[in-house]
Amino acid sequence: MIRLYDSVHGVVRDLPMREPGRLSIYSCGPTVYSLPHLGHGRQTLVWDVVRRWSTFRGLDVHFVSNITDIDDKIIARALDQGTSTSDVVARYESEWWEAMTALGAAMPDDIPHATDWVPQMISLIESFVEDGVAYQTSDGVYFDVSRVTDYGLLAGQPLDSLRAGARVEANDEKRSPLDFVLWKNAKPGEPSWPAPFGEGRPGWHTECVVMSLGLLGDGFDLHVGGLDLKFPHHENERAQAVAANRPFAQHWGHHGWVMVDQMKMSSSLGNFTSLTDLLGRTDPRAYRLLVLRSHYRSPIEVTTETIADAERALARLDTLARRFELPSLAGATLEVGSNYRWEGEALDLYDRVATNLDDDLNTPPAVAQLFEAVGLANTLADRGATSEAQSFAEAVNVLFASMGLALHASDDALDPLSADLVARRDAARSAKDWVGADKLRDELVEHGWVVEDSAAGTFIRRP
RNA sequence: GGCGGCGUGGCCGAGUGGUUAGGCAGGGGCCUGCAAAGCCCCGUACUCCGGUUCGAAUCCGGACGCCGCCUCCA
Repeated sequence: MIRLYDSVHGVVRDLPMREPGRLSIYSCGPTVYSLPHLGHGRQTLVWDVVRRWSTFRGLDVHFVSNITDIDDKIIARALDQGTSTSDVVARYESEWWEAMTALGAAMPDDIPHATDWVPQMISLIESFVEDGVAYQTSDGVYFDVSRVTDYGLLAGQPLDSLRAGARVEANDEKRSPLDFVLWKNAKPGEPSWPAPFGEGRPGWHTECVVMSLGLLGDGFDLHVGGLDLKFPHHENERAQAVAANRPFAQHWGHHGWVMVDQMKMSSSLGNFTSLTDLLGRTDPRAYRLLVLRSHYRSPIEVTTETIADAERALARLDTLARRFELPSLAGATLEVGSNYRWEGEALDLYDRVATNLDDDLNTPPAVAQLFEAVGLANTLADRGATSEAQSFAEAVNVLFASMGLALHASDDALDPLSADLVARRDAARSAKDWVGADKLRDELVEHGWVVEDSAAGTFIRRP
């Protein structure tokens, strides 16, 4: 049974399942107005791993993640760039999926776009207005948080306590500073939809509650996102569901930050590194490994050093893949554990990894177990226990794939020049012309190859 | 002010009342023509101060430091 920390109750508990064997997950997606940053990458990776592991364990996972394609920031960006909001959305949504695909994240089963759900949002808001849960001001429609008795559940604080800490806002038409906008009246020239309460656009909190319930239904299983979404975004989603008398997410999961110089990386601080940049200069799998090596709820520091560290660790795994000629798994494919024959030591390894991953996605010890297994496979092979070593290495490969990490045996194509250098080096070595062989090796290294000799001859690969 | 999290060896990062995390880097050795990769061996850490205990990095209390949420934010 897979257990996960529930942010509302503050305990690790069994993942709920409305229908046994089927797991529904909603992950708050991006507002597409700029390039994704490292934090977005972590979110995608963490929940991709949850999804993959659940699938590996035999669950039928329905994974939904939205695109917020209407928002103040998108409008501002369009004005800024002198283009339309649809151009901004098209560009940054495509950047988003390109980056997420590069990270090895499987595409969500459903990708709702906010602008496709406006009628449903309008009718929800309309019902709130009718019930007196929402009220109109000169700039839009607001939700009255005092109408939800347990408002503050996700924040872990009662309404009064939250109110005490709220900053003073310019808008004095709001009954409480905590009241949040459901519908924003459009200013001239802004994208808008007609509604009984005026031309305008939906508020962010309304988008997610409508799309999650719309696609996953009442009482869906798991709602996830970054810790900063816990309050107020998730609180406000939930408040609307409560006000609408609809059972909402049964379990909440929140992942930790990406830090920069010990400070939270965030759009508002401007201290973020774009994921697109990172992926352009490093192996995306190194970022996944870096994420897997720390617990998903802990903050992680992503620096040139920690990425380089992960790349070197990854090289050890790829070396295993080369040595045992392991197929490259994962990628877009979600592996299913029952498709593999688990027996003997491999089964034992699977059990140990599973025990950790089932326990609140405890990836660090799982990864540690797998690295130990790498060493064991190599040791066994060095001692001539080939078949034991092979099955162990294969188990390692499959278990990394269960977390979406694909091991790559080198399959670098040799250009004619390099192939010639290799042939000449083989000849020099068999003639015991060590000076000539060393010179040819230097040339290969200059061409960017790593050179490895074996009894079978010279083997080259990219670093 | 309210609520929450964190402080581990050179670095990253788990764990937990007594016995190896793991990776990276570093040192020694094996293998190799020399390398690379791999293998073997080595570092002996847990912010500080009290307390509980036969025994605490691990539990309790306190101090210090750092971070986050309460405002858009993964």
